[in-house]
Amino acid sequence: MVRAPCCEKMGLKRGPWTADEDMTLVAHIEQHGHSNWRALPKQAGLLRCGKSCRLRWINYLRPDIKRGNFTSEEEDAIIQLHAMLGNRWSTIAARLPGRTDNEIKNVWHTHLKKRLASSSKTSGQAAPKHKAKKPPMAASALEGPTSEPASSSPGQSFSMSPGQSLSTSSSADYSMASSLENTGSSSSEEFQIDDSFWSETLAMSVDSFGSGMETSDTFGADSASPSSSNDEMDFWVTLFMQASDIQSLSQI
DNA sequence: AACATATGCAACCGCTGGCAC
DNA sequence: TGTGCCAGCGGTTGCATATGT
Repeated sequence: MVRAPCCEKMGLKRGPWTADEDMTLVAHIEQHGHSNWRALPKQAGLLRCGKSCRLRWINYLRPDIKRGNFTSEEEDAIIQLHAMLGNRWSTIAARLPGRTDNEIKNVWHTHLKKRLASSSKTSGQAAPKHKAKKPPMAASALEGPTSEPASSSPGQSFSMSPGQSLSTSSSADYSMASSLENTGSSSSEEFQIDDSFWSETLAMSVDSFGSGMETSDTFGADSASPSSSNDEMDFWVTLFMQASDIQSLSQI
């Protein structure tokens, strides 16, 4: 398929946003919304492409963005959700209010991946050294209050045994399997899920979610509706939270 | 103090799926 | 039904800053 270029390169500014540009974008969106990103920069008088505007708004300027370090709870949630969902950053972000997919992706690649790798090697030791948080760059004046600095989080591993397979099928399997692949290198013996867990939990969950969950297409693109898709996502989140709880209890 | 290297984050690039015509 | 446009997503890059030597 022939595609239109992302944006006309000529005359459009790139690179870091200035505070003025930020204010212009915020003011325009507050006044007119962002129904059409492509037309927005022209309407707002910005020399940026719509894509850049959208990214800036979503990742930095949205009023509900939570700035500041991730808490250990958030990091743990990301680890667990990534184990479930793989690199579906937007889906993971949807589970973490105020956090963006880009931010989560960055945190994963800079902190959490290493943390998992080191914990798999040393059983939860050797958290990466943290350097002081650098001050925000452009548009810091627009930032809301930042959240409390993250407490140094203990090394933690969340993984399933590599050979573990699911009894469900199709795209749900794909999702889970891909997440297993993604975390395969960091798998450890710390958290194992056996067949009895799955049979029990799935039986429980199928009851609570009504019929159909055990069948295919749970994650497929042809899911019936967004709401059902959310339900399905809830299912898997719930499933893993339960798994986590069970594991925690078993360690007591 | 100066330089080299590592780290973290904002932004960009290219692809995909959905939708309208 | 095919085509083109658009928004959204994930991977990657580039740069500023921190840290080490």
